[in-house]
Amino acid sequence: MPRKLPSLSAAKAFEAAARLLSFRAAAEELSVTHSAISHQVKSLEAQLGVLLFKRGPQSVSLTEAGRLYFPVLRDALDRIAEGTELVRAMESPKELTVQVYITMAVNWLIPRLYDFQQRFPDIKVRLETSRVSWDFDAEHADLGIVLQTPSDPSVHREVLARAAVTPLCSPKLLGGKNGISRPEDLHRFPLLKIYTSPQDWPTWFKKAGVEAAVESEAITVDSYILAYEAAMEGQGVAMGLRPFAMPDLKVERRLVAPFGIVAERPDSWLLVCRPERLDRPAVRAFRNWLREAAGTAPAKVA
DNA sequence: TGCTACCTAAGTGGGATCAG
DNA sequence: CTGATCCCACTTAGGTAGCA
Repeated sequence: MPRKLPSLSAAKAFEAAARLLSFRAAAEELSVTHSAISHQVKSLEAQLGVLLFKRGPQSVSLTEAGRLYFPVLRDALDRIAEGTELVRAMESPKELTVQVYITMAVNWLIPRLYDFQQRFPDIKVRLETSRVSWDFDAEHADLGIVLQTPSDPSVHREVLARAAVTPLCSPKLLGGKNGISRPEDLHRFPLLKIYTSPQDWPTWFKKAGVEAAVESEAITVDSYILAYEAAMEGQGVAMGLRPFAMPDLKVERRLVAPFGIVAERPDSWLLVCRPERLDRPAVRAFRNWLREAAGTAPAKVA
């Protein structure tokens, strides 16, 4: 016997309107006009032969039938969404879109990606980068490595490492009468600041037990990688971001870390991912590889 | 803020036709 | 006879405008 089901459009319209208790808000969420929501709800009520909403002059509320029907449809739509995501994941199990900061990509991820490709040659990695902070695009990307807590609470997060900073400069600036040998000496050099991380220098000076440098003397750039480039040219002292955004100082001889003083930042490097994608083979492979390469045990953030 | 009338565009289904 | 294709009428979804 065939199932007697409402149309998916009507179910979506009713679920959104019931959840938001507003036809207009539901219309905005579903990218249609409020008229379309009204049509859909009305057709659903006609099909059921019962009113689902009490229409007031300025608002709507659920009838008893509406209150009964709402959780049923909500759960059903959730299950459809989960199932759809599973099938979609099966369709392209070998592709992986990863979002990371450009400094992390250049200094840490790209030098190690060869190892991942050697181990998983059939997984195609698409790397997307950003110079400054961004909201992880959970719809578009499979995985992300971010410094801040992502705004979307439905995203799975796990800590890779606590972020920390330490100064980096050209070896040309070291030693001698006018060179850098103590933390106080930094006050005589331009300090390269990242405008999204203004607390790096004050945090580090506090850790070093030295009065912070005058702000007006700082040069500001929009990414750590630009600061490193400027520091290599001897144009100032950059703040190195550990652990994933640091240049390899054994290879990159144009930069040195003059002090062993490392100051922890309040944030951490997080691996973020939509929960329903965690079981995708490519996501699982990349996540395990990343944790191994980062040398961390999984630690989920609540 | 929601309802209704009216309109348009896109989708659907059934019949006609044709080729293998 | 069967399957593919085309055409056309009908249905459906959603938009605009006006109203309560």
